[in-house]
Amino acid sequence: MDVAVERPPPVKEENKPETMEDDKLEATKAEMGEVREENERLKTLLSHIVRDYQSLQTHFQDAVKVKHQAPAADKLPAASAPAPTADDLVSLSLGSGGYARPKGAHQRSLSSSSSGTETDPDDQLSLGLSSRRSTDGDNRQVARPSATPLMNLSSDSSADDSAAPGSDLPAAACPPATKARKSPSAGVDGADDEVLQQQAKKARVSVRVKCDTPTMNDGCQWRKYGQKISKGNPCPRAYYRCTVAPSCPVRKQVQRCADDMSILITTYEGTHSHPLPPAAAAMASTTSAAASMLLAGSSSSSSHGHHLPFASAGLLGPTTISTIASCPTVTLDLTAPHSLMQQQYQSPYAAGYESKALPAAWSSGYLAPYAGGLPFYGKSSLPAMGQHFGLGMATTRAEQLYGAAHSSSYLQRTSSGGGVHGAPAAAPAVTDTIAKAITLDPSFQSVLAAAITSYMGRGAGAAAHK
DNA sequence: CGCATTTGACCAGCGC
DNA sequence: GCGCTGGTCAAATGCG
Repeated sequence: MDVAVERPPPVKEENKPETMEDDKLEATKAEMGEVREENERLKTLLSHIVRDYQSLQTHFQDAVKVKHQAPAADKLPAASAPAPTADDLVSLSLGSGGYARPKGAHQRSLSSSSSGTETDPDDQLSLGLSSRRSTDGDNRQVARPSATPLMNLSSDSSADDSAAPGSDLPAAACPPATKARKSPSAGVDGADDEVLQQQAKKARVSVRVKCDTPTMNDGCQWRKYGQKISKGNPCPRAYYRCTVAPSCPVRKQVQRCADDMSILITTYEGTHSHPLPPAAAAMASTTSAAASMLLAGSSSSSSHGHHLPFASAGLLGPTTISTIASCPTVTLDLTAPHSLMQQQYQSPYAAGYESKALPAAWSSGYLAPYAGGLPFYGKSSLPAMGQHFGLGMATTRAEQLYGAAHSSSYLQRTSSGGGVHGAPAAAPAVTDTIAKAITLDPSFQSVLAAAITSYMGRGAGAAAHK
């Protein structure tokens, strides 16, 4: 979309400013007309996608039902309460969705999102889960620099970023690693604890997302139980526990990147011991796919990153995965263009904390190309839309585009999350931009398709697990 | 009044 | 062995 950036057509006489201006104006008008047309096309496309999504959602929920019917019935009425409705979104909420909202808002949420910032249906955008690719020719024009989402599977062992949202890390983390600590009578079943600990250390999945809200909406309900300032990062790390089921061992850590406050790092650990709401399940499956990949493919890996099969295939964008010792961590980096992936996995994650090394890699590697010349980060328009955008890469792109268009600078927010209000009014242009961002990106749809596939495939595996 | 969040203290693991 | 750091607990506080 290079609106109005093209030079005016060569003018014979250099001393004809008026002619030049007219030409420029004409060009701009023409350009606007094209853009408008494109917007229309995209709107149509988006509606198609929404339709497809709804149909897919139906299938998805059927699958979920099949899988969880029995346990769901008796296990958590509240959690599964959010009976799938049209509004019940399969939100892969890696975007800026967790738009902080005054606590009261949770009443309308799927069930009773307690934490207020976590489950907020109103903030969710229904994503087109269509696996159909956008074949619209014009799509390429926009923001193509590198449209594939970056899926970075790296492994900073100690970093704060692992996410196993649930459900599925195969051998993963069922019991939180720290549990062992609680058993003073370690002698009795010390061996068990050891095993548990090892399992717990198996895999974590972290998701890096551009998100200016305190947390991102992943469809689950969480309760904050702690907060810590970690070394090297001025931003506190928050600890959350899954509250969907009382006994659910899943935890997550949320922290902002030190160098780029707009990047939210969410680390999931553990396996949900309960059926997940569709939204959470989708999220879980996405990350679990990565985790599975990690566990399946990195058994022999060292501390160096390597590409995952699906990464090289372009399914989820360039992907690297690396494991460190006992604590492999999968990092889904949905914040940056993939084309620079390689730079990322070169980054010295091994240091263990991402506060320095990682952001450095990002800022130099990823953001630069995008941000070049643009305001670093346009104020997220998504919350303003009252919708939740999945898979931050879309968000990111939209933000970038929006930022480009509006030149609004990113308002730095602290992790306390107070200042998320005051989002700009949603401009139609933003909608279009976002629609474009989605439809443009084949990988986006691939990711969603992979998530669903993974989830469904897991159904059998999970059953076998028990 | 109940629930969620905050925050200081405690504990365990790890590196030196 | 000691100190540092990360992770969790639980009392205090705030909010609806």
